[in-house]
Amino acid sequence: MQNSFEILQNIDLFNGFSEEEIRESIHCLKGYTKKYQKREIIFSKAAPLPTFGIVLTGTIFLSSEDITGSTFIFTELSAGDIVGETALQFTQTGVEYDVTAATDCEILFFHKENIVQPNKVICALRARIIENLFTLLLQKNQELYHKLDIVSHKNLRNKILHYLHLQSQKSDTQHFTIPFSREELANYLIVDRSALSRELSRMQDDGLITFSRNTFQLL
Amino acid sequence: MQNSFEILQNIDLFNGFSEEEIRESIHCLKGYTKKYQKREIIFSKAAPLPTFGIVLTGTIFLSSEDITGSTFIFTELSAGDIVGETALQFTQTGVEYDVTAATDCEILFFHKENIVQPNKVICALRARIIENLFTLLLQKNQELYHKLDIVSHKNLRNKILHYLHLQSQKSDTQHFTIPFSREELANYLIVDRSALSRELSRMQDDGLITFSRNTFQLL
DNA sequence: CACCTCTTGTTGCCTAGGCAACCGAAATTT
DNA sequence: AAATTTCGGTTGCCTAGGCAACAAGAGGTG
Repeated sequence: MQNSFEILQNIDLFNGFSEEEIRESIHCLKGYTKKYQKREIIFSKAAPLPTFGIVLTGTIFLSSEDITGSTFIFTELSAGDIVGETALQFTQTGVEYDVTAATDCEILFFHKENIVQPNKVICALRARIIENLFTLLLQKNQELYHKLDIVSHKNLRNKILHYLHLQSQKSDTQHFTIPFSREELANYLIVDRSALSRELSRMQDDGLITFSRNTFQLL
Repeated sequence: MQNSFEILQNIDLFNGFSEEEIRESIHCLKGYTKKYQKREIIFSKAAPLPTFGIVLTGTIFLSSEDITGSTFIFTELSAGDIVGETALQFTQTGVEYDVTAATDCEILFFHKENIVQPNKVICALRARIIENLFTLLLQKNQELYHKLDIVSHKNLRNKILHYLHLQSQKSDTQHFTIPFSREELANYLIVDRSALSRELSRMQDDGLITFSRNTFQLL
């Protein structure tokens, strides 16, 4: 917590909260931060935790490995995003994905009980926290719809274009950097890496895009 | 509303509410029900509404059509599920999907303003409604993760198996009925209908499943 | 019952993209 | 800066599955 109050004041969970209220909320929810190094496992299907978290810095991936051993990246989260919200459900069905650090990162974890079992200990800010969590969930929903929209295309070029357009919109410029390496992008789009490279080259030849490593430009 | 209080008392939105409280909530949120016939459009990308809804009876599809004209079914919703929750976001980004009646159905709509602009008119039950909406959103999240998990498989057989297993779990039996026709299932799994039929036949030959129309049995 | 429509299965054909293998370039380590 | 590892592009091969077209059932209707 120490010196990083600017970060906390800018995340949606504490939207509209004073510094004092943030401190109080963290205390109420038994918040603590933890740092992870790139590639470290944050939590995995095997061992669901009784906590949920907010990404403070860095990037994390939610992914899953299927029977054939190929990985699928559900989504990529960064500062302000909620992770592990499935823990907040009454009917605990276990986590469906692995969470790993895509870059070095820091996460603020909270115990869930004061959210889901309010009858025990209640803190004055709980209702406002719930409202902000509500907003975070809506964002996550939106994100998941987008993801489904992207992978719903039957052909590779449209998948790629759809993804790149969304990224371009997000960064509000034609020239942008994506948070994925080539292999990661392939796992995100559920395609083969070599097929992805091949199609990207074709798209460049066709004058649709230019790119170099993970920076792209839509033409 | 009239005579269908049993339905209302069983949906999660009104979990823990007395009959009187349900009535009050509906008034506060300006709730009204509307019936749709099979195949009717409930709302579409083109015209986002300022309302969200809860399915009371029947089944609805969230779907989207891509540039090439093929339809993709995001998910299928039934009694108690929330629809149009994207309307509850501050940053209105428009609906990303079309909503259509998969069967004759009835939906309870609410105006969103008393949820997202609480400073105007406030009603005593708002906080509890938010809490229940929160739960509904968590369920929807879970549902979307499942959907992503299903379509993440690169090969058709695994997609089908994953879907059928989830359905089997839901209905808690080996012998179950799915809410999709063959073509709808193909659009849900993002595959070609004939390829789906072919693979289902092969799976039956291989002794993995038996089926007839939309009832299946896992072996 | 005859007619029509809607749904599902089947099959031939063909191509998009999966898989494997290799190579050079970039990044990281020592 | 040499050594090593990681990453991206390329290419040949091959098959899963998309597409189109047809046929057979099922169900609905007059």
